[in-house]
Amino acid sequence: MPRPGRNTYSDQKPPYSYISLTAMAIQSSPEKMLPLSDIYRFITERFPFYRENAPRWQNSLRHNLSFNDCFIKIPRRPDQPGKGSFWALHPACGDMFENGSFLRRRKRFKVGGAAPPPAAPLGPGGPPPPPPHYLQQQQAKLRISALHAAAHLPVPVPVPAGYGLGAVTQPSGFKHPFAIENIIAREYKVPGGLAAFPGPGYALPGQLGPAWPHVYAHTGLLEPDYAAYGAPLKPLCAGQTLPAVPVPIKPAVPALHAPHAPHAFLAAGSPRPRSPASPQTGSPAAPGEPLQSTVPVH
DNA sequence: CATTGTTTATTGATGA
DNA sequence: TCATCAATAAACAATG
Repeated sequence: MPRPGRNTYSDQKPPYSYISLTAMAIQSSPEKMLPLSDIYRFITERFPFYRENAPRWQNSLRHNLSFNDCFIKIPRRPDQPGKGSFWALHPACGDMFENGSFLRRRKRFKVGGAAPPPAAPLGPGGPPPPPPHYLQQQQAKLRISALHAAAHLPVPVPVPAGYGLGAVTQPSGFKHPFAIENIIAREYKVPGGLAAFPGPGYALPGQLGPAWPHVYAHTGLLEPDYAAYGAPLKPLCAGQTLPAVPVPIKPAVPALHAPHAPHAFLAAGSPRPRSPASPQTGSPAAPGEPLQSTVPVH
């Protein structure tokens, strides 16, 4: 309809949710992790649409980072000064968008899916004291595992089930669903094919494009034409190495149930929403989740 | 003080 | 129609 011409995204909102945009940015970085500011930059450089109303969408994006378990925070190391942490994709976040639509996931990714932690009862009288050095040790391993996962390598280290990250270990040749290879390889199963993309502006060459043209552009897999989607990239986070340790956003996730259940929290029959769903479901807080106040005042 | 991060609430869209 | 997901707003804490 509006026929955007070459400037495809200039006036239209890209067919990606903040989650996919963020995942895109993270995946595009060599280290598979980015500070918030670089995520902003990635998006604004590629999608002119987001060069406006920055406070608005950035607030939304930060909300998504915190709210969604598919993003994990990775603290900076002392030798990497700066504000804020790095953000990475939870290695087990799976094919969040395997339905082909980057606007709406099949299901929200949640860590600690199935069982609430009866094993770790909040002691009568004391909140669970987080063991500091234990964390450091485990995080060292988790870092390795996360990095391996992020690098599409099998994880050689037996990772304890703590934080659920243990379950990320992919036995053979795990490729992160957001990896470029994956996006390319996977047959894009969108009902209706390209029709799912609004307007000719989103037309993409052959079967390559439908997923993330901008990422492709970055990798040089696409024609330079696609520079039209955004400005040329410059290396984000150049020269970063092993920033730090993956840290679950919600440390409230207690030691998991079955140490041998690789998919325990991945596909566990019950998605166990952190609180059955979003607040609007009106469901009371999940057990163990401190709710600010049970006063349903409205 | 600005940025970053967390949380709650509301609303609209979408899928089953 | 209902349940869930996503976008948005807003308040607030933490941090450099």
